[in-house]
Amino acid sequence: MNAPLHFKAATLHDVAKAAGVSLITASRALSNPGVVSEKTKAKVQAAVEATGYIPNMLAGGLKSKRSLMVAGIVPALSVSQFLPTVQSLTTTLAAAGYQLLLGQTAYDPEREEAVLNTMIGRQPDGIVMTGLVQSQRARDRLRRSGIPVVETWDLSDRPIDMVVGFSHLKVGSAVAGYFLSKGWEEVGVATGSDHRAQLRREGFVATMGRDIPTAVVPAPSSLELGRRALADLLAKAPKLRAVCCSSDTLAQGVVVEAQVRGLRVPEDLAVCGFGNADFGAHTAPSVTTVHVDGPEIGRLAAQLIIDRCSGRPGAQKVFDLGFRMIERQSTCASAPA
Amino acid sequence: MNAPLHFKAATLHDVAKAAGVSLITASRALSNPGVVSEKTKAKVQAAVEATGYIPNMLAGGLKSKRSLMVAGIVPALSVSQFLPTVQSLTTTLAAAGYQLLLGQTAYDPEREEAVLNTMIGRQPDGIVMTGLVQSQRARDRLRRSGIPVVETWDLSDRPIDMVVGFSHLKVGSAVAGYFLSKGWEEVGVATGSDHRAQLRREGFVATMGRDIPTAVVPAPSSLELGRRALADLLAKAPKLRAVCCSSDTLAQGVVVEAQVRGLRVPEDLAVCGFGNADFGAHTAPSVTTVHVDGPEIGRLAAQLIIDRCSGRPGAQKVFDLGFRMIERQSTCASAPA
DNA sequence: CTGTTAGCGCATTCAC
DNA sequence: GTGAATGCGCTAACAG
Repeated sequence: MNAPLHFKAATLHDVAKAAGVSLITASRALSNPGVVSEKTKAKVQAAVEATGYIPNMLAGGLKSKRSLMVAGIVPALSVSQFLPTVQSLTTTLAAAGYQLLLGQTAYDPEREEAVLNTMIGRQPDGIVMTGLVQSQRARDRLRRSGIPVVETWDLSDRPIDMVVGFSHLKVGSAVAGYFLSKGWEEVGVATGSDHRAQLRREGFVATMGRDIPTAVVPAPSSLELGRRALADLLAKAPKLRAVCCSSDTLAQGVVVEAQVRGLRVPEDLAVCGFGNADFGAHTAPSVTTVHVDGPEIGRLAAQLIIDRCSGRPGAQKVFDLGFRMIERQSTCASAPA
Repeated sequence: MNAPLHFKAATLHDVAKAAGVSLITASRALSNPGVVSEKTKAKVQAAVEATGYIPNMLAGGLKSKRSLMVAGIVPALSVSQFLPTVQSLTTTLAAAGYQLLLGQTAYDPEREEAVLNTMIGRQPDGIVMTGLVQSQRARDRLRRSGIPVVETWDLSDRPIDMVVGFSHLKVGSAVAGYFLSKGWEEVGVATGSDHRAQLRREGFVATMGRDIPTAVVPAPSSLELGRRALADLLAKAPKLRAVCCSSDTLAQGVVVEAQVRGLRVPEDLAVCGFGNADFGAHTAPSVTTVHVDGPEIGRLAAQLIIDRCSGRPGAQKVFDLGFRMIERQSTCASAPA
């Protein structure tokens, strides 16, 4: 005796009637089982099976003020750097009963503001941003909304609410320190146009202590853009000895272009990426990079929101997860693959 | 005169009061402006600004039965093959006022069923699956729910509702036809373990007309797995002349492993991928592949749901978007990059 | 342990 | 054009 083809979905009312209990008892049997007798619970369970009942979480959320949804906002899904973060964010949230509402900003502050407004209207229990929120109006509005917000992949003294990330300036500086230790003179930067990549470049240039030839390519980066960036850099600096790239994808493109031009990597040209993408350890040569724990960023962001929603305090607002350089063959012939 | 820090968000009731109109007039001024006088609209607009009102879409959806949310379900976000589809899906939906609820199944039919049940509870106006829904119970439940469902990246005579994709069997067959035309005798397959990749392998083997050495790697694929797959295949078939891969990522790994072993691609070993990933045209050698219009799949899926929600008929249920082979250097030394 | 009462914030009837 | 009632499906309060 199946439900009719889709006249109307069963409601909790139908379940209660079928089980011979009151509406609220049925509700409790499902969402707060500890407080209902075993016998009643069994009756309700049977009624749920019989009716094919699926709770309407929108209705529940309206009253309880908990939507069990979290908004996750990225520049674009194609920015593979953020994928492990979004993946672990989604997984961690799902394990706690939350679903992710996805938004894309296309690196555009206006779209960002629009997306955030739409999201707020859906009453998410939390918002996770990749990057810091650009628009001041959006920051104010978020702060006043009272919704827990986690900004990620960056740091700030004055986050909207919480922030989980690392210092891009320090990343750039660390790579520059590494380049200096190698004694490379003629160096260049291949970088995406986005804010965080530019910050890394600033850190790099500051530590190098002088102006550095730079090729800027539009975000998101790609292998093709990496190839173009190297062509661009070689035109500016024919004796180029080493390149600092704002992503492993870009670095891979630089390596390919170098090889096509007959340059040996790392003997003629050293290349460093960023992000520790999974492929970087397995290319030939393998690519030196800066490791950032993307999955942990997502997991922690999710946990912070889950904790906040559970009423736990959470004193700490700023979480610096740091980074570390991974030396591979693209800067050091004797490095392990 | 800002709203208090977050005592309570403004409701439509507050807006109506501030504007000196009734609740329903305020509602209409926002959601059905054509039917309200200009003067009233202006007053309501001003009140919206003053109160910082953001509509609660959960509440609206409860009554109107339209949540303006669409569930999008992928095996895992890290399967880069689906990214362009999810991206265009999200963008197309957003342009029509819909948001995407993201779910991940990890290629596990049980998780798939669980995810679908959760999603149905959120009353989405549509559900977009990558792949066909495996579990028969989930299929029945979805059909009865009356929610528009689009299965994608595959074809079926009996979709739950609608399907947008192409024939994986035919893809495999087309690649086999190409290999046969080249006269390659010793060929192998490197394939992911997922259902659709296996279908392509079946098509390939059927057209080759004999058993083919195969290396199966767990989905999702990676460059590293591609390298391992070639090692595996060469152990089975030392005279291997050509490899058919279930993704461009795998193909890239096969190329790298071949080069490391001193095999020239394509002279000693030809390699074909699948998916036309953006990097494949820019590696050295560039990678022959099968192009599938991922963004169009997402766009069409979104459009079908939007149309259905707007009450338009939509007679066609099955959309075969086809595919085409792109010959590049990894199978043909004289091919363009 | 169970039930009754009252809404959550909005949009769909109807009236005027 | 505008407004007053009613209820979407569910759960927080309180009662018993």
